[in-house]
Amino acid sequence: MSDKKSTTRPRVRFAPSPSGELHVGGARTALFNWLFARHHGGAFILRFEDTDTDRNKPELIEPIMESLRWLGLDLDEGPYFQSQRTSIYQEHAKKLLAEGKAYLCYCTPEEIEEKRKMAQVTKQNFRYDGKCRNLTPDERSQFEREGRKGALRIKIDPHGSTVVRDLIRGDVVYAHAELDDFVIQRSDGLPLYNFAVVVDDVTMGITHVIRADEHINNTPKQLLIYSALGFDYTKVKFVHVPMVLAKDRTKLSKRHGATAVFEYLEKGVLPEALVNYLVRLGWSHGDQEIFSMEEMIQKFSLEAVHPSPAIFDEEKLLWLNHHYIMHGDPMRLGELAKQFAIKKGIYSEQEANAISADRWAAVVNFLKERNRTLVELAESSKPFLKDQLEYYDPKAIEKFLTPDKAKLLEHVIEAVKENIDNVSFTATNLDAAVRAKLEANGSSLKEVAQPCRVALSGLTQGPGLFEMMEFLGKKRVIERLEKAISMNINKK
RNA sequence: GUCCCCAUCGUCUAGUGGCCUAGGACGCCGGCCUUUCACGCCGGCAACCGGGGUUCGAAUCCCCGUGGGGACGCCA
Repeated sequence: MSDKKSTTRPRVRFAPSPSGELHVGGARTALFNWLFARHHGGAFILRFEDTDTDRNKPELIEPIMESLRWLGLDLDEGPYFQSQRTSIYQEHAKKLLAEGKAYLCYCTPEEIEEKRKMAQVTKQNFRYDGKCRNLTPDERSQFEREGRKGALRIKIDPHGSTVVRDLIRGDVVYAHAELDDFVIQRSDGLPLYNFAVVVDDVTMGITHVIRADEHINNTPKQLLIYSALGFDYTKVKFVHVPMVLAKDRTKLSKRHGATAVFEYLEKGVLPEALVNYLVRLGWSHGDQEIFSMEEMIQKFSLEAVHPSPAIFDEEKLLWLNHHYIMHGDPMRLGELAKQFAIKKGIYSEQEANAISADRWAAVVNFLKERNRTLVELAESSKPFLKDQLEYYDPKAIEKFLTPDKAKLLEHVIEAVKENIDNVSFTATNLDAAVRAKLEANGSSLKEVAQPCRVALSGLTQGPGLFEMMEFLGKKRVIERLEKAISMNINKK
């Protein structure tokens, strides 16, 4: 790698707040950051924005990191925690105060709230009126004597405007008249979001700020902080990616059902499927739908991210998941299916472990056409991996396991017993032998196929009849056919 | 209410002024295959939000509407 390239190596960060699980929208933002970093050989950094001690949930840190790991978004740096960097923010805050670029505001939250409500009543847009901006030393010490702790507000020149140069949206102009002297440090000395972000992005050498569109209105404020701090924000690229919306076109929230990454993990969705789905939300490469991680890294570019928000469509996710179940490594998928089988209580741990890895892999191949998630697959494996059939579809019994089918099932057993030994017990051989036997007795496969299927699996639908037989093995096939016949007799 | 963003099938999208009778994918509906379901294959339904410009020519450029979303905290 040339020196030039190494000096321009981008540094990006994903900066979640640990106040909720990592949801799919956040995951997509993380993915875009990660892809951009990987594509350019840059650094992907994780930073937890946990300055709000009230809302902060430390127990969410690990699950968020686990979600990122599961998705395959590996970190180059971090995680950093803003809660551990308070002194850094305070230093910068002190500097702004000393330089007169910020001032202490002694208004209480209650006073501010009052004014906010007033503004609401008169349908005015609330902005802080700058009451404390020009306090005299006397007034200031008076407040201090009252025991008031000041919050630090940045001075914004009400005239003029700030332009956000966004890679996706172009130039967005904000009139300062729309802004106010907003608080950058709380009266308890903790920094606020806009301030901590800027200090961090500067000190961490972030070159590209890639975040969700909901943050674009914060950007002019942050730009003003860059300037106040004496930093040149034109060196930083800002990229606001479109939001991921729920079906009702509003912001994703708990009431929308599954929105967290881990919920999809638990449904038996593969990480490559979720990543593939997410990357196509707002980004595309011609008509291509299926992307491996390598292809995404190679082909991803921010310029190809389009600006409009996207709705999360679980159906398409499941289609992709099915694709990856169809084409993935059966040994890996088998192991995962086994884990879900245990986790979801479909198999006891002992039961699942008694089945070999090869067998789990085989059942994946056997059932992958008709299962969209690994949990579904684990569930539908039961008739084929367990010794005993636990379930017969009652309607299926009524319809297909009628007494008049007993004779035909006997013929099937005969065919299975007579013509085929354990070695030649293959679908092809079984197919030929069973058909021949039935025809010799003036019957046809069509007449027994469904009864036979119900006898073997308890269900009316599933893999090919002879594939099922091959998979189950001679012993079980005979057992189950005989049992079905005895069920017929009992019915009589 | 104010500010900001967005606008192609139900959904994800291709499209960067003529290649568009608007392409692909999911979903949906038919058909084929077949012992069932599925897979697969074939086919179908389905969109440029509206109005003005610019231009020989607009899905593509501009303006105005309309609609949707987001932001307006000593939250992030």
